[in-house]
Amino acid sequence: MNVGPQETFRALADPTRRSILMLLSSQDLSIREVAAKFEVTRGAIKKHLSILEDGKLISVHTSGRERINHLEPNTLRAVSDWLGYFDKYWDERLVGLKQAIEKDKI
Amino acid sequence: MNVGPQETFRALADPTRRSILMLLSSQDLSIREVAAKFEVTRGAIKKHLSILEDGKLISVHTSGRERINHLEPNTLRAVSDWLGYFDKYWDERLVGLKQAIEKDKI
DNA sequence: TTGACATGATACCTTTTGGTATTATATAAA
DNA sequence: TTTATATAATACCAAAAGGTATCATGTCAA
Repeated sequence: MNVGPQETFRALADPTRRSILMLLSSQDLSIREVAAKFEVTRGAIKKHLSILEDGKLISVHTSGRERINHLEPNTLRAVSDWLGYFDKYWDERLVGLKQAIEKDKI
Repeated sequence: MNVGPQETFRALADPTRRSILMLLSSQDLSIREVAAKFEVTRGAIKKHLSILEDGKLISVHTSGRERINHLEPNTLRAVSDWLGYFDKYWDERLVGLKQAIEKDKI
């Protein structure tokens, strides 16, 4: 059970899991389909997906014999909120630059 | 050596290390001063500080026999940038609305 | 100088993590 | 109904993580 940001931070600590999130950002995928993109076994991928689910970074629904993994991007907001605590300490020159860039994007 | 965001994500995965970052946001502290705030031994805190340094989340300078730990908040920008990749997927209600609008060519 | 103090560096221990291999079960397809 | 497929579940392994205890070294202070 996820009772806070700990499981989310923990889930993000592994590079394979971060790659899986990138993969799932473009489309939902079954365990088999995710595993096909990596060198490790399906069992290892299954464990990674379970950890991502614990961290509420993905959700799962079954479709027949398949288990479809779906990105839950809103959970990353918890991480963003945590980072927000430090916003005020960021280099003000860089903050200014970022704001200028964002202003030009619009 | 830190060659990417991996060491930073790894450093953030531990709750004690995240607490240390919070502590250091208000003031620079020696190892002894940081250790005084936690239940674990100074040795354990020293290891955490080394991992935070590997992740470039803190910097260190020696002052006499003390080792002063200083927050490097700009490194959190790497994490923020990574999160930025998923910005466009946030709040699926808005994504759905956007797609509906585009479909109707409004 | 001498003693206390702050840290560095190890050695060691236990638990967690990331991984494989194997077996079992449920579903799809011929 | 058989057979192949997709996943679940488990046992097991090596390495990493988090922790303690201990000793060495450098620095401050009386």
